[in-house]
Amino acid sequence: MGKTMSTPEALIELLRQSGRKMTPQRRAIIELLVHDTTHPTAEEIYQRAAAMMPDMSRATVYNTLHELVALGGLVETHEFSESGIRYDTNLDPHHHLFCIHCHALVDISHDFAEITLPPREAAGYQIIRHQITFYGLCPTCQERNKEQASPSNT
Amino acid sequence: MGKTMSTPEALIELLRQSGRKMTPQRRAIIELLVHDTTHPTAEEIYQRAAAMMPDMSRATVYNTLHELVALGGLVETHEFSESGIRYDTNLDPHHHLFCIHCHALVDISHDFAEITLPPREAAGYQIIRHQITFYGLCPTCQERNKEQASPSNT
DNA sequence: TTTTATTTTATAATTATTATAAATTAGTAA
DNA sequence: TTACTAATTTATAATAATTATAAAATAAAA
Repeated sequence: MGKTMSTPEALIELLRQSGRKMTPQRRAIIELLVHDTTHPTAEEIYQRAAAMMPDMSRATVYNTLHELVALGGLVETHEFSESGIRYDTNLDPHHHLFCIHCHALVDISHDFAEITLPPREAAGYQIIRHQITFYGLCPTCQERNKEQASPSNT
Repeated sequence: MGKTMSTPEALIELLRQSGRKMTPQRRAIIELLVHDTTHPTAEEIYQRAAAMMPDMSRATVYNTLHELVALGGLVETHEFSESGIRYDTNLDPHHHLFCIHCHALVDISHDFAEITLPPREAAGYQIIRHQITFYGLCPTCQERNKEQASPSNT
């Protein structure tokens, strides 16, 4: 029920325990990841990291992200409406709110009533978890829609 | 509540009404889309179309899919766990069941109890719809998991 | 039919991601 | 501290998915 955000320490510990070395690059990527709630893409993480460490390379960003995801549990990926693969360090079971216009993505930690898939619908699948995505317009995009009133635009 | 699958006729009509021409290529892509419940990717649609019309080009498949999606309502896209962009002609509001191992995707038309996002969680968003995704293992992948018992595999 | 704008095709360009191999470095132990 | 070694990083090339371009083909209307 409480917020269980990944801390930099937890992620660093995860890497250590799997016998990996700690590097300034990995530390920077982890810091960025944990403090960014916008669910950035790999490219966005690379841009922000490169701004601070000029010779950071894309390969390092991709490698580190893959390792963190593969090590399990602490970082996961999401992908909505062709907005690219996005990284998330929110460990709480949580849901999403996605702006169909600007692709902003917000975490929803609200605890909804239990949802169970009736066995006859489950097609023999073993269900592990579920996730609700709300689609809508963020405040900014609602404004923009009002301004260009005519609904018959391309 | 009833099943509202897109028919080829509805999609053809949609193109006609927007002033587009009907071509054998478009007709073939539409037929494939409507009769395929596996939520194929653009590449899969291209492969199947090319098997019947040898000089079908990828550009035509991409163009046609984009048009159908842009014309609204009748075709939509989904994307889960880096399995690529997948096309869907199921018009019913519906949910999904996704195999985390083989990426099979099944539609769930079950009507769940109403889910509403409390305003204080909605961050000013205007909610348009929501979609539940169940993650699990399909029957085939459950079997495969049992066989290779040891859980410490790469 | 003829006409014309749309569509298709083939191809090139772009973008995102992955692979490779040489240079660098973290962690360990002398 | 210094030296050692395997892991990591970097730069670059390769691959895959998608988009752009422009010439050739064609559907729909006259």
